[in-house]
Amino acid sequence: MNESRAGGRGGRSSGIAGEVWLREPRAYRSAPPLTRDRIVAETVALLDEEGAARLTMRHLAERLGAGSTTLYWHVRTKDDVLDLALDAIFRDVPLPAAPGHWADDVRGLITAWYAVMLRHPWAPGLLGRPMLGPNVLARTEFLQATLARGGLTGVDLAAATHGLANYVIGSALTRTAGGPEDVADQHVRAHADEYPTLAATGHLGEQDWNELFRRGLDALIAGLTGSGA
Amino acid sequence: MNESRAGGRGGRSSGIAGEVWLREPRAYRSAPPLTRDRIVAETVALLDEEGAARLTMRHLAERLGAGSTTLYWHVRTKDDVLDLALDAIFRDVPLPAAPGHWADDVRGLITAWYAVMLRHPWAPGLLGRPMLGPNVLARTEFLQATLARGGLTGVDLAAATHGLANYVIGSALTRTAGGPEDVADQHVRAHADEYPTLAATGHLGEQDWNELFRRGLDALIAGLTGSGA
DNA sequence: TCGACCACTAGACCAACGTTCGAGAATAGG
DNA sequence: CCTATTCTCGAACGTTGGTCTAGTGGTCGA
Repeated sequence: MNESRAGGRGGRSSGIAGEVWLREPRAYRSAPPLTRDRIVAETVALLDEEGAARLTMRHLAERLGAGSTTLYWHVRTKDDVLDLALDAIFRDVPLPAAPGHWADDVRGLITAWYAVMLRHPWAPGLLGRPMLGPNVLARTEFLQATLARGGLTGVDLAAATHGLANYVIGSALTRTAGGPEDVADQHVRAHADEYPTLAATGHLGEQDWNELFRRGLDALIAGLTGSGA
Repeated sequence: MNESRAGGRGGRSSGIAGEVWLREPRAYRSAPPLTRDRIVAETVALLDEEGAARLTMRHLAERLGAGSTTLYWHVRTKDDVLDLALDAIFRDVPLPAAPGHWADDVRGLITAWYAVMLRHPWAPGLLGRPMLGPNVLARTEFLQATLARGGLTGVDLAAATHGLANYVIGSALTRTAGGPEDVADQHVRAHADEYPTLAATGHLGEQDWNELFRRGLDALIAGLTGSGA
């Protein structure tokens, strides 16, 4: 504040034209100032790159070039950050602008939903809290509307919506649980005498998992919409 | 063991007969000594009564009448405690001694599985880690064996096992997520203009939820085992 | 031109947590 | 009676989420 007239002689800054150039146009320590959007984007990036365990408010702030306390001006708690990040990734689940056959739209939505969670393996583990974000809700609304378009109403409709949503969530959760290499595999095979049937199932590759997911999904859609019975 | 000869005369402690009575028979600060089983049982009780947020090693130790650090002799980390507690509750899912019709057995197992998780609402939120406990594995083995008994093999069998397991997990998770009162309900209804289809679904009671769960389950079983197509 | 206010930031600080360390008591074996 | 092992615990460390205090520069109305 004092700098502006430090070298000045007469009026205000008019005398010393160069003064402006000595000052940074905006003294932000890095990039643009903090916004909720930047925080959310950086949170997702951090979780993707370093995993959920490394998400601390300090570390997140550091990546944003800000002090840790600054975050609390934009966000109330760490849980807020988690909720925002979780909802944000579902923007990547496309809502078809031109709806096709309702069954195809349902299948496409659920599959994309599944894919997004596999792309962000930290997401399913955060599912213990209510999902009330606008992105999630919009997709759920689309799902239910599409099922209604298929002719479902009342309890049938509710059962289909929840059944499908629960199925994706469970599938993504069990898929991302456990380490990168399948520890479960080895463990089961090591106790093959106690779990003969489980051990008999060979090792599953990524391709296989997707196939299993697809089969369950088809079975659910068929059974819930009556198109298969 | 020493008490049996305390009153005796010969032997060693004969001289000071009363000495035994001055000493506690066993100087445990409370109840029997710590065992892994006691820890697990108390953990489940704590989680049931006070919720996951109040599970700290100190608090758990306090309830056990032990020092907090003592726990670490019986258990390596807090995650160990969580894993043990999670697996322990699945002992309550009965494995029928005399198997009936395979489809009934499957339905019964999954339903009991679901019920147990609702009885311990903290459980689904802990599902982000691999479930390799003996109780869970035994039930999964039984599930797959029963499906095999129904005639399924190969990919069909794997798809059915995982599909059903994922469905229960997802259903329990979404059911226990969110507060005691349905905050989601109010939220959706407050934005009824954006989520018309969702808002149109009235409030669901516990009865309704179970009905929805049953419908999805039946649809899955029918679709996955081919008994409905 | 001034001063009140708003948006935004940093540093020191707090209580609570999971976990480690090392010293010690209790018990079992010889 | 001694010794090794099993078990227990208080003290303390480092880290975490979160708050308090004290500012910064810019904007706007008077």
